[in-house]
Amino acid sequence: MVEKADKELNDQLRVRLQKMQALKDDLGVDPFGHRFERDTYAKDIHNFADDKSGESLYEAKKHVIVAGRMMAKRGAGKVIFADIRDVSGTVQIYARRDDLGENYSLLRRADLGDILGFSGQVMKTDAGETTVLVDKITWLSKALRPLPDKFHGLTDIDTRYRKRYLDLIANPDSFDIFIKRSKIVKAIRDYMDSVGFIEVETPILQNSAGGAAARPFVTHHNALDIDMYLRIATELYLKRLIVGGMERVYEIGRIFRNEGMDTTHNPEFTTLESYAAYWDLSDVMIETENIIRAAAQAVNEDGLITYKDHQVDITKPFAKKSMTALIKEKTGIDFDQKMDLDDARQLADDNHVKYESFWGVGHIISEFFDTFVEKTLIEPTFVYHFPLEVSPLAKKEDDNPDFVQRFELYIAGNEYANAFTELNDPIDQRQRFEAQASERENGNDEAESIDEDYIEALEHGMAPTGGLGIGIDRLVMLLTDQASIRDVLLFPTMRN
RNA sequence: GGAUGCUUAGCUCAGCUGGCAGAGCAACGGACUCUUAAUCCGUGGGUCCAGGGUUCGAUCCCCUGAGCAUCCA
Repeated sequence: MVEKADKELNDQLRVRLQKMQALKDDLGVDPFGHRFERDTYAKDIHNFADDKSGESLYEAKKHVIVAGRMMAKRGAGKVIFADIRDVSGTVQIYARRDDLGENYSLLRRADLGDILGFSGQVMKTDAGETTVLVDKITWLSKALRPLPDKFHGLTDIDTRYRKRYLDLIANPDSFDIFIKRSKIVKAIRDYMDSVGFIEVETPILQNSAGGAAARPFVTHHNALDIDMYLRIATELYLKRLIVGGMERVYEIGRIFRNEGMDTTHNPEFTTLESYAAYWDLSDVMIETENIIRAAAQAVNEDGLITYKDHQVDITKPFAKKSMTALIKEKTGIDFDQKMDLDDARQLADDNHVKYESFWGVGHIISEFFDTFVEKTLIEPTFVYHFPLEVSPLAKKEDDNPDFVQRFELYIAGNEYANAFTELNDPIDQRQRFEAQASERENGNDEAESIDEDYIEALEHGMAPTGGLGIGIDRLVMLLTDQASIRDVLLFPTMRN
């Protein structure tokens, strides 16, 4: 940008480049400044002064050093008022030429967007606003490009995603979402640590991508001359660690799925997965409720969640319902009765549920749930009793080998968690993988591949284990009432 | 993958039936020692997303493409 020919620069850039040069030439000031020691944030000044009178502030003689980006500037004669924004908020400063002498010209020359440091005494203006009466100005950094509209902010959604830094400068609401995201993740981490889980990191680059039904991104390792895959889940490596005796492990990490993008899907997103030895599904339900509540409490103390048109009280115990019972409730169809594939396909046809050629009865049950039940589950609900066919890594139910010990958590019509009593029988696991392989041959390109190394790990013995996966991005959407995953990702995936 | 819509100054947006490209903020020059969407006077700023077509003439109509959004698969 800066090296472009002068005629290619717009008037605003040209003027600011000239001002930058003038700072150096006229005042000997480095436009891009140096280390600056602050002793106060904007918010601290408000906390200290907002409820105090002008007289008491005058007597308090509270001296502060603040720094930040100049967001507004008023008056330019012998006094200037400016709004200075730092990470905590905004505070007004008041500079008088009579007080500052030569130093005053730094603020005279400053444009909106420039970064400056100020020291001075906290006071109240006649209008009652907490203000720093400046005794020294320090130049910190020049902005060569202008800020977005100071009143409307930055609304162009494309620019907000591509140039997130501008969104963060111009839109405090957006800034706040990412602060909340950070608090949510920290709350989850604190909870996991407090109940004895070990946080680990497992490979993102893998020789085969397993642990979920999804297409992977493929890449190439040049030195080894082999194709590798970006992980689609953290599951299989975490369970290897259970075999290794770590007993309680979790990973909060980025995973990658090569599929469509919409308001709830980004090609890279973040999951929490946790595994605990000697647990089953009932323990994981308790764990899940605790995680969701801890996350909610980090941003919303009363536990009342508003999402889109729904209001949900997350402090009440979550409901527990069987998938087939829910389908029966909505459609009258009882999938717990023994039926063959032709019966299931007939029911699907009768109810306008579409199915793929490689689907068995279990897939069709799952599709009935997605079509008729999912969106109706507003209050937090654990849905359990999943078909075996769609759950190749979960342990069978003791009394019904067509179903597995698995649940998903639904809130406000969306899925937030997926959990199993883990399949720890290597012989059964091999059969499941083989069933997946034959699905793949029949056209399901999202089916699992056989992971021999993982089976070998199970052959060494994995304790009975309860496992959990939570989509962090969607959870943040829920807790910050955002409709698009892109609004909770700092840098969402964009086309060039 | 399909349908629909959007793309105009740094930002937010107007632009009628096809006839010289507009406003507010921002910027520039000036005034202003308690302003706060500061105010007042004056000034400059455009690849109308890109390419093609129709037309005497296209920001506007048509076609193709790009990016984005929403809905659907």
